[in-house]
Amino acid sequence: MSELSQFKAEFFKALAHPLRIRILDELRKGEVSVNDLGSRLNVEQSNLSQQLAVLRNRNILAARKDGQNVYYSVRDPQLFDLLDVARKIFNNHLIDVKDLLSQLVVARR
Amino acid sequence: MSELSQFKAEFFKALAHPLRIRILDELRKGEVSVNDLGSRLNVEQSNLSQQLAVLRNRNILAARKDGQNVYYSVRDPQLFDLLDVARKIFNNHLIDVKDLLSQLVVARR
DNA sequence: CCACAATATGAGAATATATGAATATTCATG
DNA sequence: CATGAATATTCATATATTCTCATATTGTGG
Repeated sequence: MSELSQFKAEFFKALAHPLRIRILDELRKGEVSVNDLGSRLNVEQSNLSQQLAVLRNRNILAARKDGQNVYYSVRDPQLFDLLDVARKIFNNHLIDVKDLLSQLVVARR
Repeated sequence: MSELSQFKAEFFKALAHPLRIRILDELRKGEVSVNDLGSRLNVEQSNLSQQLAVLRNRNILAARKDGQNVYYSVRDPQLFDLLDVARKIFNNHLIDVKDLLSQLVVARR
């Protein structure tokens, strides 16, 4: 089915942004307020708010309002598994690149 | 580190496209030629070639040339684990949405 | 060498995304 | 209720992606 791949792509698109990745990494420890996030990540307030909205709209984050604060958390902890697998793949890549570089160095002698 | 999140985002960006997802799903069975992919996925040749290039440039796919054919394969099988985890998360989402919908239906009575 | 098949690349229009600045909304408190 | 803090939204602009059409490249067989 082609719609499914469309949905999957949307999901990955939500993750395809440096700030959004950093947000998710911060949320590994649990719920965090927007304010906290802002000071930890040191980004423009509106930018943060918009990237949070992207993740919220894709149902990746849950928002809980308490007073004037809004606390965000990751809906499905399996997301962290996903990020971990991604990290592994990523590390393999880096090793590949290192191998490639050392081969180049050898070849140049 | 902020560069790492940049790299991760690039990685997810590579996956954030319906056709590229379909390509990867086709490659679960193993190496496939561009020609085969084209007929299986039923897309424009140049479009396919460009999306293959995206995955190749991100080191996600390997290309092997044999005669006039080029055979593509997934470099790291862990990528399929990643797609599987994504599918699980995705299914949970759908359940969430279903729950939400049924609640709305109940609430409307 | 020619013609053809398989694949890649480039240019350009259409669309989408990112981001900062300004503004709006919501809530708590004096 | 006026003010201020926390968050969201809107808007304009810059940049990036996608896709199609045209063209290039590379290998094969006659």
